[in-house]
Amino acid sequence: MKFEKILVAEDQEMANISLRRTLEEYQLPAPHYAYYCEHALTALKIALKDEQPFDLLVTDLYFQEDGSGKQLPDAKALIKAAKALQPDLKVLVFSGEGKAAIIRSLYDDYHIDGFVRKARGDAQELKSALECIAKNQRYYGREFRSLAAQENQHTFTDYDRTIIRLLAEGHPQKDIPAWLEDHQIQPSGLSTIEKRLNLIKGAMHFTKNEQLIAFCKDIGIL
Amino acid sequence: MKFEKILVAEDQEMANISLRRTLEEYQLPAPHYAYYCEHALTALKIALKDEQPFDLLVTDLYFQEDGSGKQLPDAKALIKAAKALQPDLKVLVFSGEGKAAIIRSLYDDYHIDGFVRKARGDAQELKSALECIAKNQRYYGREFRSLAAQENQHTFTDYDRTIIRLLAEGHPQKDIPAWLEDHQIQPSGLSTIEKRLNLIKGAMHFTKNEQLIAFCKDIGIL
DNA sequence: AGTGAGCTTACGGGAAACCGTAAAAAACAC
DNA sequence: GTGTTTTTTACGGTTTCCCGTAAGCTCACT
Repeated sequence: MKFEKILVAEDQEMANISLRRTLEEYQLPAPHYAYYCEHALTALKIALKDEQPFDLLVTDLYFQEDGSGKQLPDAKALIKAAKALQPDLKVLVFSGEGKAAIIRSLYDDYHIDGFVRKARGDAQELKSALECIAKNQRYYGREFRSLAAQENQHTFTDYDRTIIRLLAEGHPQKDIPAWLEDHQIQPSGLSTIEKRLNLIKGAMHFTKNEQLIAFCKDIGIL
Repeated sequence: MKFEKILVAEDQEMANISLRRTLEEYQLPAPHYAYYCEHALTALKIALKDEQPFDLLVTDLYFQEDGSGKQLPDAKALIKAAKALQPDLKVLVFSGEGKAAIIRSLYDDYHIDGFVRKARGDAQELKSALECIAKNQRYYGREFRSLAAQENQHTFTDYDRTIIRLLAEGHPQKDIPAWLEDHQIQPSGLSTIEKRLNLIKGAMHFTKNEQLIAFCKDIGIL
């Protein structure tokens, strides 16, 4: 899938160099811009009516208030309205927001497809996010992961760390049960180990052991 | 396999707390000690003659000279003589030596089964080494790996880093060819990727991708 | 052009990992 | 004690990975 029509909702007209450059690099069609929440929603409606709907909305979270009749206080309302209007619309939030609970809520309650924080390295992350979303997958990026760590969405037990360490040392996981028995660590069944790893990876939205190792190195538990 | 009879060659009588403690922890039989190279060799010979041979020699590299007729200048000679005498004897070198070329030579020319450097964390490493050797595998530990990095035994190309990064991000390696094509990176064949990974892992004595990821995180190329 | 060396790729068999299901065991409540 | 829930383990089918072999391609040199 390739994005055909992109809408960028962003009130800082001069900002977002990362965003523009990234879109250009990808040779994506020039996006349409909206500088107010309401305008963004209107643009979506018109496009849909004309049967040339947008397929991606990139939006900031907060907009300056402009005194006018504000039907839409912030981007959350925009996202909710947009998704109601056009359920298949992909939504990527690109914002400076860093609070864990808010980002989590965006994923859980507003069903956004990705969140990238405006910060150092955001261009690189935008790339990954766009690729991911283009493949119809939600993008769980750096922010999401670090907040996962903060929130202790998964707290690593000694048992977890042992298993992960063994993997990082190159033990095939089929050999781990024997090792655990040798060291009188329970439980030692292969199924249990697999289940545990799945639990951890699932909580983190990881799919592969390699990811898990990298993550554990990053947060320093290995 | 479990070690039945251990010989420790070490001239610093009071040193090696790590060593003793580790051996105790493992509930291994109390080792025999030799304080001179010559004594160590003699002990090996006698044990062999009595048909109760040692199965593990743990030795330092350098011994103080004692003026007497020194048939064996250092542990290298001891190792060579010992291996000639009893080829199945396992040899673990435990020394403060840090020079890359020397350690490499021990592995390559003297066929030692493991090297652990006297340093912070050596107790932990001794454990791993003992386990590894008990399984009839050579132990390639921290030292060996870092010297591999120093020596640039393998220099990571951009291509290598790309592949490894993709793995660390959770891409199944079967999907990597497609990704590389999308990004116009050549070569993109799955076989080539596998071959490349094998080359890297081989040079590093790694067996699993998880190890490679951990290593790359450690030396900071990820 | 022809040929050989080196790099790239395709293919196929076997091992390991993945994943769902269900049995066995342990922990707990009553 | 019995019954229930939770944890642990075993099993089987599918996918992915691993690894050796061989075929295809590129490039340089004659």
